[in-house]
Amino acid sequence: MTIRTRATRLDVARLAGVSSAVVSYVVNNGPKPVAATTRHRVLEAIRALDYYPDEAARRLRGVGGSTIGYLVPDIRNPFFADMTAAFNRALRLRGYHLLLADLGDDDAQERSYLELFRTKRVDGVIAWQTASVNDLVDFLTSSAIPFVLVAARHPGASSIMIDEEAAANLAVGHLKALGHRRIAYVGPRDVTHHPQSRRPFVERALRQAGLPVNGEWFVDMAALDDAPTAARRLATAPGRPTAAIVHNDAFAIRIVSNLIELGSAVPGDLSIVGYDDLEASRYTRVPLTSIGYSKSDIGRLAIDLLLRRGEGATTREELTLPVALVVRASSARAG
Amino acid sequence: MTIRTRATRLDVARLAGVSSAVVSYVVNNGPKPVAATTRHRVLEAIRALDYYPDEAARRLRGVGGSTIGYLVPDIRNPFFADMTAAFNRALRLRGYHLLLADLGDDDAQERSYLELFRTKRVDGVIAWQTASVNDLVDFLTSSAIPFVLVAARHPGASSIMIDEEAAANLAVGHLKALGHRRIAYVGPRDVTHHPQSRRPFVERALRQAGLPVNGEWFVDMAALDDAPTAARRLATAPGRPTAAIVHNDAFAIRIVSNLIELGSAVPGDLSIVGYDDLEASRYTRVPLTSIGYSKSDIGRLAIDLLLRRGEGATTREELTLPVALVVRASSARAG
DNA sequence: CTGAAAGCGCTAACAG
DNA sequence: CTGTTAGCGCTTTCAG
Repeated sequence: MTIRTRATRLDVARLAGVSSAVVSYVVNNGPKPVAATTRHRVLEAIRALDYYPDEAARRLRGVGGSTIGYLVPDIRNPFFADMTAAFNRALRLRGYHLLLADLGDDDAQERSYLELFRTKRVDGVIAWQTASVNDLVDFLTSSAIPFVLVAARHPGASSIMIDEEAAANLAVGHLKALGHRRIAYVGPRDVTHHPQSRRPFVERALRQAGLPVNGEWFVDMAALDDAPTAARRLATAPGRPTAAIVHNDAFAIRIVSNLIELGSAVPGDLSIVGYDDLEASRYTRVPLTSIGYSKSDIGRLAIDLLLRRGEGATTREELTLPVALVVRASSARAG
Repeated sequence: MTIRTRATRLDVARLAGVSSAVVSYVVNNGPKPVAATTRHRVLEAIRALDYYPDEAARRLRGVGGSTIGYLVPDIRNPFFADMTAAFNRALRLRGYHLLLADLGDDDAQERSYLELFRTKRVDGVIAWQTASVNDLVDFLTSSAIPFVLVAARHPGASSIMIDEEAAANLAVGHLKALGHRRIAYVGPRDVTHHPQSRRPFVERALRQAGLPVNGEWFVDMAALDDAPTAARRLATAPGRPTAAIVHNDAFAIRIVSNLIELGSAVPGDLSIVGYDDLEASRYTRVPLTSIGYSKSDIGRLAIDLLLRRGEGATTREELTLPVALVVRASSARAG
């Protein structure tokens, strides 16, 4: 446990009695072969001096690094936390690491994070849908940084997202099978400002199922703090919907909590279906029925997509992931 | 949105009709002054070429970087997610960024992450209590990387943690005031393997309060998955404790959920007090009474501690943060 | 106030 | 198989 001053590749070369190039060949397994005995001596010297290469110098020489910029709306949101872990795991397996860019729900930071990615010369970027996808796509494209968009589509980007159509059909189908006819939606209403809105999919699914589509049953909720208002709207909606599909579980947890405070029973008065099948959704007041999908698959596939782009693949790819319904206590027979 | 090849500081110099040194002076505001008109020309050129400095080259020259390694046991745990956000915010304000090292509950990864920090030449490390603190402290010390330990103490490290003694007294005092006399503890029992165990503090607090200390009321729980067993033990403990102090809210949420499934009422049969005052603890089946403290203060203070060390301060510092009790539905009058 | 030039640690020709 | 060497882009003396 002594503090020594860092050894450089030259120190190793001297100790091993070889040139600095050979050390390089050994460390990188190439590009030239090294005699077994020499290699051994070098390895010894490395151990003896506790030598490790300097990434900065390497990068300067043009060798690709190993870090991926990760732009996430809010890591405190359990959904993003889960997904971050999945991405991290997938990346690690391939020798990469995450530089964390947590917006903390403050979209204004986005630009400065992108600039950070650029100066740091990250090898790629994974980005969630944020306020200004267009700026993001432009910036990364013009900076020639490979990237993939998660849970969003954009004509200029590779992306990955769940099968929204199937998800909406699943949710609607489940509720219909339970005898519900008046089904509400709680989530971002305005599709232009919230491209991630699930409203269009839910609407279409309702139509296809032959169920009524009522504008007053589309309750706007764009942030967690909207929950009290949204819950009130939902509970007092004209025509009394008996079920609601909520944009995600994080929202749903808050909605349920607020409904109960307002005296509405879940699922007694209102059945609820969320999205994302959060770990946390099992331990809430009323465990949530939810649209689930494999988070680790998203992680794995997104990374592959990204690294493929990093290797110079120019084709844009759009991946769609299958979903499944996880039934728990928040949805029950109508009536 | 065109893909141009990166401009170097020399391109800027040429376009501005100055030497590369001057560009450097402008970009870094020093170390030499630059005439206003020259500076203006340089700035123009930078804009025109969309120039940005290369961090790798800079680091190679010995200029400090701006990234901090962050070793966290499991980012999916809402507590760590909250704290990560707090650290990130505090760091950003000071121009630093987090390189995420999420163990994902797999301690075996620790060493390789530490090595990563070293090759990447991070400017500091923030580390939570993990399996092998000693190795961690040795490694970072001998690599001359400044670091601070969070929620742990070690003779060779600067550290920050909450006032465990006050916390235990608060929890015990609250329950005692509600008329509870038989108080259990759920958490890691074995202090050697789990240095973060709160058991000793709870034990001492019970003694000081003149309440009984019963070995059978100390229920072992070291991971989330232990919850079912721990809940059963707690519900069937001899002498029927009427309240329990649980190691943290994440555990407490699971314990409450399991107790209810077992037919025990919370707080009817058992009052529960947790630690950490998670956001999530407000929306669980029974909102939790919990020991709270300022997560942003921890973030801020830890960073200051770290940067002070980075500046060559050699004094080890141990910070202790105040706590407060947040009373919610999970604790009620005994009886 | 501005410029020339050395060199950070490393890789990869190129030449033995 | 091994060695020599030219830079990667930047900061910073040292001279003007």
